[in-house]
Amino acid sequence: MRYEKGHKEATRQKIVEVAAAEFRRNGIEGIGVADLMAKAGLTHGGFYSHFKSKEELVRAAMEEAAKKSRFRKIAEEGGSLEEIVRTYLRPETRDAPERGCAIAALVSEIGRHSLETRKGLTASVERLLGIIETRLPEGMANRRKTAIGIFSAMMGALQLARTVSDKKLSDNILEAGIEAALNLASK
Amino acid sequence: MRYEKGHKEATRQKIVEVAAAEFRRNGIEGIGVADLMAKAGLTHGGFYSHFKSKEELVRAAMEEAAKKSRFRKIAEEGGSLEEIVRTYLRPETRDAPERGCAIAALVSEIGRHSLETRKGLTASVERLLGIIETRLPEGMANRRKTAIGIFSAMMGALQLARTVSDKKLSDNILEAGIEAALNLASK
DNA sequence: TGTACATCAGTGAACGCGCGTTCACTGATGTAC
DNA sequence: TGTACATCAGTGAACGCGCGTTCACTGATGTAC
Repeated sequence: MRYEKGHKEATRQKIVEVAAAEFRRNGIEGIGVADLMAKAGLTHGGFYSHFKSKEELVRAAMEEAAKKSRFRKIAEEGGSLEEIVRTYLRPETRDAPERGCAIAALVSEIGRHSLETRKGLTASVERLLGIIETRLPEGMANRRKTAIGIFSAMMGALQLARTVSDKKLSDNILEAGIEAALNLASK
Repeated sequence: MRYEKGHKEATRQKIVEVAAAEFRRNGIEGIGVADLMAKAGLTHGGFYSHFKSKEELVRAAMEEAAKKSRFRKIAEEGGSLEEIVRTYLRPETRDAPERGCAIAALVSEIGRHSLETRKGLTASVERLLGIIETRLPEGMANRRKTAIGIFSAMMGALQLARTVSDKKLSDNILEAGIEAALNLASK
């Protein structure tokens, strides 16, 4: 074989990583297969020996983003809910969607995709809810419900902060999102 | 003139109304100018005598959605915050995005549009924040900040409920969103 | 009152373009003999 | 050890299609004379 063992797998991984970033930055419809391949250092023709469709890449990219998410990383390192919330709603996260939460970036668009793709996103949501839930006070009445409220506020605030045209309002939204999330957690 | 006075204005209005619904249902990229015109009972060629671009229609449709929003209607009728929140997060609202909040439906996509279009969305956000703010207890320390947190939670929950593939989880998200919003309001 | 012309909202063919996808091909290297 | 062939990741031209936009045209009716 003219490529070392594992070469194809490494190429596929590279494509998935590029896609995970580009989809979050530009939206799924906002970046084409040819551009994705070019950013991975390839030409577009080979794409279909790795994936049976762009949609399949979307699912792989969602998984990749979930696996590499800072959310998950902080959780694995035993970080507190406050750390998670503050990282999620930092200006740096707002300004670099390609490295931020894939759910926040793609939830609307994926709402119009196939059931299978929506299942992928749902799995990510469940995972995040679990992480939040375990960080809530043990005595709390309905931790799952609270976790959902917290994540909704975080995600909503991140999206609003990204789109609003007024810088000051955007900063205020980040702060308000942090406060709301922590508020709900300590109810 | 072969059309009665005001005919062109009425046609334009019809196009804007169709667009306001279709953009919310399918996303802006998800519905083309020709399909929009067909749904308004016209052919696509006349589009550019009403709007200078699809982008201009996007702005008009955002305004239209804001003007006709149930949110605003409830507010004008003196409805309480609880009424607003419960209407916003009803299953019927989740299942009919074409009549629901345009901000929730389009915030991500508009984040990648021109500054002018983002300004239009920002104006809608400011309006909704004002409505929420005036319904918060007078003694509350930072009403605007609280209003932002409430709206973030509402919007985030609506989007999640729309995309998640599990019906039960979706219903739970709506409930959790309501609870979180009301919780923040009474802090 | 009747006729020629002006108006202009709407029509539909056509434009260039980018998209997702297909496919015959390339060429470097491993394997068979 | 040397040569012919098989393998297969990646290439790039080509496909049909739908998009936003342009434009010459239509045809119903108002206006001028």
